[in-house]
Formats: sequence, C-alpha cells, structure tokens
Amino acid sequence: MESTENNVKSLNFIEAIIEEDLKQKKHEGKLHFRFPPEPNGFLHIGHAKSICLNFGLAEEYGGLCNLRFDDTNPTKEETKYVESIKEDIQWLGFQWNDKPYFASDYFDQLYAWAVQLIQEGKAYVDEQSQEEISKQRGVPTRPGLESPYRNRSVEENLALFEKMKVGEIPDGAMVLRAKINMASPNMHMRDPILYRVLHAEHHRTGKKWNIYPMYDFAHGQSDYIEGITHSLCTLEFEIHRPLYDWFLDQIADGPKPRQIEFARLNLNYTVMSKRKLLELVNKNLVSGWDDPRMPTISGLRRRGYTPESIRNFADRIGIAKRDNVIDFGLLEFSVREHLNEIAPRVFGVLDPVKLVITNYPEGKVEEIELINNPERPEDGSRKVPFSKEIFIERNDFMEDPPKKFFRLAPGREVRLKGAYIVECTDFKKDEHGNITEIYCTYDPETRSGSNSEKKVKGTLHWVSEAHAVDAEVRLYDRLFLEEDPAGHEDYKELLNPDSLKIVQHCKLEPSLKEARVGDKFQFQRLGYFCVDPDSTPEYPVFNRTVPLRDSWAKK
RNA sequence: UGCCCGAUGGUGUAAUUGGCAACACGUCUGACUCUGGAUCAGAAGAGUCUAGGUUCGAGCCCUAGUCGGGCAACCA
Repeated sequence: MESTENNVKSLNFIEAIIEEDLKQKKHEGKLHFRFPPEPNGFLHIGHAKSICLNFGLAEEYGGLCNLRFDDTNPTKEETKYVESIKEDIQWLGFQWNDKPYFASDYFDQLYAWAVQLIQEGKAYVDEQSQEEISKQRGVPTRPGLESPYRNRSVEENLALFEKMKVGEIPDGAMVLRAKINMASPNMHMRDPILYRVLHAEHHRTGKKWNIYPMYDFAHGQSDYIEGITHSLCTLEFEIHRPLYDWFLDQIADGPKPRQIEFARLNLNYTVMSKRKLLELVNKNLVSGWDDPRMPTISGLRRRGYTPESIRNFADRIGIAKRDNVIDFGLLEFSVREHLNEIAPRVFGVLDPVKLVITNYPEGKVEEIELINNPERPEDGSRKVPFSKEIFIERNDFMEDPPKKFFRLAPGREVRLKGAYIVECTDFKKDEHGNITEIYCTYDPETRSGSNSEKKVKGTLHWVSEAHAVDAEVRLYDRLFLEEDPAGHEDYKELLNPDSLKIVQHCKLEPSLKEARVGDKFQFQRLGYFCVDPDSTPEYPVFNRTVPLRDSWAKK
C-alpha cells in the first residue's frame, strides 16, 4: 500500500516489527523466515497468503525463507502431499532457501532435548489413560490436577521413556509430559504432552521411531535449529506462544526466534479447512484436490488463475490481526486484472445459433484480420475466416427485445466484430418456439477498417460454421450457496448444484485448434478461459476462469 | 465465570507513530469504445464499538465496559 503524498510505503504490523528489529540489530541484521506446512493435504489460497507473506518478506528484505514440512504425525502425512506442496510453492514463483527441510530430520535432536528435560526434572512419563489426563487438565476456568506420576524419579522416567522409544509400550499407554503448571490459566501450560507412542510408519523415517513429538515440542525447536528469526503463524497459535517460549528457554542459549501471529484468510462462499476440503475430495463431491471449483492452489491453477493474480490478491488483502472475510469478488478482480493484460482475444460461441447472410456470396470465404490483444499491440494479429453461414450466441438475438437491448433482433442492425454490419431480416423457429436460424443481409460498405460512416450500438462475436472447432466448455460458479458454509451444521448441504455446467459442442474459431493445455484466452464478450488437461486433440476442453464483468446482465 | 487477542465506510487495509480519516475492491453517474470488457472522469458511503479521562489537540495514550474471535486433541 502506497500513501499518495510522499510515496512512503505503509508497513503492516509485522513489517513494522521487522524494521524495528533491524534497527536494533536484533539478529545481527539477519532475517530468516519459514513456511511450515504439514504434508497432510493440498495447499489452499489461505496457505498462499502465508507463502506470500513469508517468502515475500524474505524477498523484500533480502532474507531467507525455508520450506519446512511439519511432519510429526505419521498417521496423517504422505509423500504425495509433500510433492504437491513443493509444486504449488514453485508455481507461485517462490524458491525456498537451500533445500526442503523436515521436522522429522530433527527427531534425534528433539529426543535428546526430551531426555535433557527429564534429567533436569522438567518432564515425566505419565501412564494414565487419555481420558484421565484430559479430565485432570481441568477446564479453562478451573485449575487442573497433578498426575500421580508427576514426581517419579529421573531414573524411572528415563527408563520408561527408553521403553517408549524402543517400542515396548503400546500406543496410548504412556506419554512424556513437561512439568510446568497444572494451575496455569493457559491450558497449554498444564503439563503439555511432549511425546506420544505411535507405532506408525513415517513417510520419511520409516519404522525407526515408536514415539513422535507433538507440534508444540517440535515447532519452536525446529525454528531454533534452522536459525529462524521470525516465526509467523496464524492467530490460533497465539495461546501457544508462552509454551513456544518456555521450550526455547529450556534448551536455547543463542538468539531465539520470535513467534508472531496474524489473522488467517477467510473467503466467502467456500470452505478453507483441510479437513473439509479432504472430505469434499473423499466423498467425490468434487473431482479431486485440483477441481477448478476448489480454493486449493492446484484448483485455482487448473481454473486458469495465474501466480501473479494470486500474489496480487495476497498483496491487496494485507496482513493484520483482526478476523476477516474477504469477498470472493476480490480474487476474481485480481485474475481479471492480470488476464486482461495477457490473454489473447478469441471468438468462441458457447450456445450457438446459426445465422445466414442471405446476400453474401455462396462459398466465399474472407480472411478477417483480428487484433490479438488491444492491451498489447505487440501481440499482433491473426486471420479468422468469415463466410455466409456463421454461428452467433443464442442470447445475442431476441425476437421481441427491450429498447436497451443493443444486439440483434428483427429489423435491427449490429456489427459482426471485425467484419460487417448486418441487419436481421427474418428468422425461423421450431415447433417449441426455439430460434433455429436467423437471416440477415450485410452491407459490403461496412467492412472493418473501411471507414464507413455507419454506426451501430452492438457488436457481436461469431464463428464461421464451416471452420468452427468443436469444444467442451466447463462453466464454474461458486461452490457454495451461502457466504459462510462452514458456519452451518452440515456445510455439504449448502453445495451449489450449479457450480459446474458442462456445455458440449461449443463453436470456437479455428486458431484454437493449436491451443495447448493451460493456455489462457479471453473469449470475447464472455470471459477468460483456459485449456483443461482433459482435452484431447480432437475435442478440446476449456474451463471458464471467470466471466467478464457484465453491466448488461446486472440490470 | 478464567486466560489470550481483536474492534476504522458494504469488504479489506492505511493514517508520517498525538495534528481533525486515506487507498483498493464493491456500488452509483457520465465519457469513450467495432468486447454492454478494458480505459477515463466523477459521486455517494465511516467521524474510527461505548462511556469517561489525559492533552491546546486522540482512531492512536489511560480506565471501565460492550461486542466478536480463540483456548480444555496422545492434531497441526
């Protein structure tokens, strides 16, 4: 955000902290961030906000940013997620420092620190059941109770922890707990669990471990090991910060990372929790993590969003601590803005109706030259064939139109973009009243570029029947009917039944035969579209990224 | 009946750190246009949750409330 007068960039609260730290020479002027996803699902637009924040700050201030997989729970994590996360970050245009890091690389060190805490009398093995432990923890308004195992000897703790480690203890039978304060008003300080027994195979360490550290015992330490200076996370971890600091106080002697929390991104008309997104995928409510209706990065990519548009979006929404719900329209604005700049304009008729130009010579074909992108003259032009029989959009014709309808109707004139002005003389209907054919005459004097004086209110896109490419087009709408689906008992009931409309045999201009998967276009007057991977050479498939703004449709 | 955090136009974010609220999206006008797009010009819309206090002066500081969010997983 720029202030208008003196062009001074205004800082968000995290940048303000950073600049202050820099001024104080806090970490000898070094800046090191990290993006720490758990590989248990695909990244979504909310993660994009965090990615842009962390990697963006590193770029902005000349610091570093690690990609670190927070893989301390082998029951939920998979390699395929690791791969998708890497792909998404790179696609967004960011590069992590050095190599991908993994919390699991620190299991040995973490274990050693746990032993150290035991030796210092700051941790103990509890063999109560999960239910008992949870009951003793108390409630936020009342202190908890101390475990009967809280004060056993260091030797006994060491021996038990060793048993946990070598696999002699069944899942759930014992945990290692920090000895902090069962009466703390902060529930996370009531003797939090450090390690649990899990006879699970880890995606990277395999069967080496039978115990795995909890998030709280791994995260801050991982930051510390990597020399992170600013550990940025979302608001729900705010209450963990005293624990984050407590662990570091026990083990660290060098400079410590500082945890700073910011508000996560919420977008209306969608859900953003990995659990819910996973459920949509698992229940086949969408076609997969990359379904173009998903708010995942892979979904947005397939939908036709560009990395630039997402980064600009992240920039626009800002960083603060207050809860927020961003209007989906802002995301759409961001893609339109970028696509308007880069997408070649083409003709595509989604709902074709045939138009015959009765006074146009039979068999004649003119090659009409069309500008590829008026926003970028350097993108040149292309030739599009024009002939006697063409397709136009069905809703560009009305039998009995209102006065403000600037398109085709009996007796009305309209320009066929790049070609001629035509006047509707007649039309044909079938027994159901559907228009089947429209008849026009053209004025040869009005060809584009011929300086004819004639002006008309409307301009239509069109595709020559004989030259048309057939295609499938997928029209997407918001996935949910209500602004806040997650706020409902069952958000799945709020799925928009019309979130995907598949249209077959759309008619596209012949140049689109050359389009490759991922290519983006503006179908003139309709919206932005991109080639879907489901395409075949014979039958391309296009996704509508976003429609054009339509001030006519609004009325 | 606890602890932590937050509160600025419809939405989001600013306010040179105490000097009478700005930018973006959205909305509405109008111009232009061979995309009812884009672009351009303009408008409406908050007096900053409330009440006190400090001060020449408060969105910024203090006090007390109100409202909203979070915290009681062997998840992250």
